[in-house]
Amino acid sequence: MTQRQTGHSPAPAHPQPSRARPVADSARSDILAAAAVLFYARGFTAVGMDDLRTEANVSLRRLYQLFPSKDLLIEEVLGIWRDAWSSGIDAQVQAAADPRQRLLAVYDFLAGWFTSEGFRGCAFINSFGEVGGASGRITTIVREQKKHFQDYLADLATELGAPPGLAPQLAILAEGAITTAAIAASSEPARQARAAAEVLIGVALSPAARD
Amino acid sequence: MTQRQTGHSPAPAHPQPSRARPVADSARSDILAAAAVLFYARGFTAVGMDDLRTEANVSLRRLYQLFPSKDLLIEEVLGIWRDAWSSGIDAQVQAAADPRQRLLAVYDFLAGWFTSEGFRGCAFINSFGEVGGASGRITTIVREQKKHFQDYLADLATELGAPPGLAPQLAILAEGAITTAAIAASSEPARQARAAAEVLIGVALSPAARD
DNA sequence: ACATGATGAGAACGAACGTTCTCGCACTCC
DNA sequence: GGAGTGCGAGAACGTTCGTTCTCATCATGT
Repeated sequence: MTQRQTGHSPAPAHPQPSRARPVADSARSDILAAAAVLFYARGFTAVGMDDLRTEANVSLRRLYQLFPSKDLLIEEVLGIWRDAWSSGIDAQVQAAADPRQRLLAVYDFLAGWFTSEGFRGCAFINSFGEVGGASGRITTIVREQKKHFQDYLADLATELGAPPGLAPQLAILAEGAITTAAIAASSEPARQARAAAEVLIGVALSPAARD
Repeated sequence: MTQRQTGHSPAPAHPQPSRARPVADSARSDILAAAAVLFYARGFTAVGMDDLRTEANVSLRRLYQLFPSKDLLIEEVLGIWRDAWSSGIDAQVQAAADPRQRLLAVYDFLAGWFTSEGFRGCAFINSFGEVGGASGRITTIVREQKKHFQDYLADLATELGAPPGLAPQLAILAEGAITTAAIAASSEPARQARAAAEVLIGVALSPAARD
């Protein structure tokens, strides 16, 4: 694609506000950013391509040029959500001092997320609920994301020297906290899940309680 | 512009003639049964009124006569799901011997549900994910249902003499198990959640023991 | 038996949506 | 300067879907 920079804008008669066009690539990220926000807030089907055009300030032509179909756009948005989740949680986890604190930092991250503006639960769970089995493509991506999270917790648990049964339980706690917080519109589940995680970790590390 | 179709004719103030015709009132339960199944399997938006007509073997006219709009039908289906959940879980819980076993029976119920044909996660969570904040009506019903489940667990926990902090943790475990099982298409989360619940219950009943 | 009113089958309507097309305009290259 | 190209704005198209309407049919009451 040819890049264009308007070196000198001769200030036309401008019947309409023909603003200086930004670099072509910014449209792509604008669209993705708008889609990530709108899809999360209202779901895939409730957001039309027209809404995205309006929110991202691009023409429909350009939108379809960059994303030939809504499905493709949805898939890219799922990737954005995955990256945002990974980097967000990892930042909080890596800031913790020891393996135990790193595991618990997961629930501290959740607590902050739950109180953030526009929190509406896990985007992947919502996506799964929305498309159900209609889109095997989306289902696969959601499944991979959850698998990735479980592996992530498993690594943290291994780092702590915990038996392999712990990580799935901690993952279940996290998932349950997310959906409970979303539906109840409360951040309390994060603290409750954290407290439960502390108990499970403590018991898992105590030799007497080994199974 | 006939706005009302419940014409109160002079004569026929009596119930439906259920003799010569194929039982007239069964249409209502047929529709609800079909809607409960189809909505759960594919979501609200993916199931059209035409699909319901076909599946329930009624005419469109009759369908709209019994349920003036899709939204009203959806609300009734949510009620059906609520009753099915309540009676299903309560049957398994009441079959247990003591309070502790009754709490754990919740996760046994989940294990059976997860392996049942067509399991696709919690219908309420899926509904919440699908309509998001679009329908405050549905959101309210989902919230009430989850609140009801938490209260149910709280009663069971009280019966056991456990501190009030236990029930929310057990609820989070159950919610997490449901979504994890749905996405991973596995019943393993039920057993993992049960094991975690056993630990949490044990610790909750011996407050001084741990830590 | 006829009028009445309810019913089933399905056409029709109106809105929404994903996608494509048209057109005029600005800019570039020869 | 003129042909070509990429773009924005938005109309247009085809489909889907919720909802209503038409019409022929049929059971029933008098």
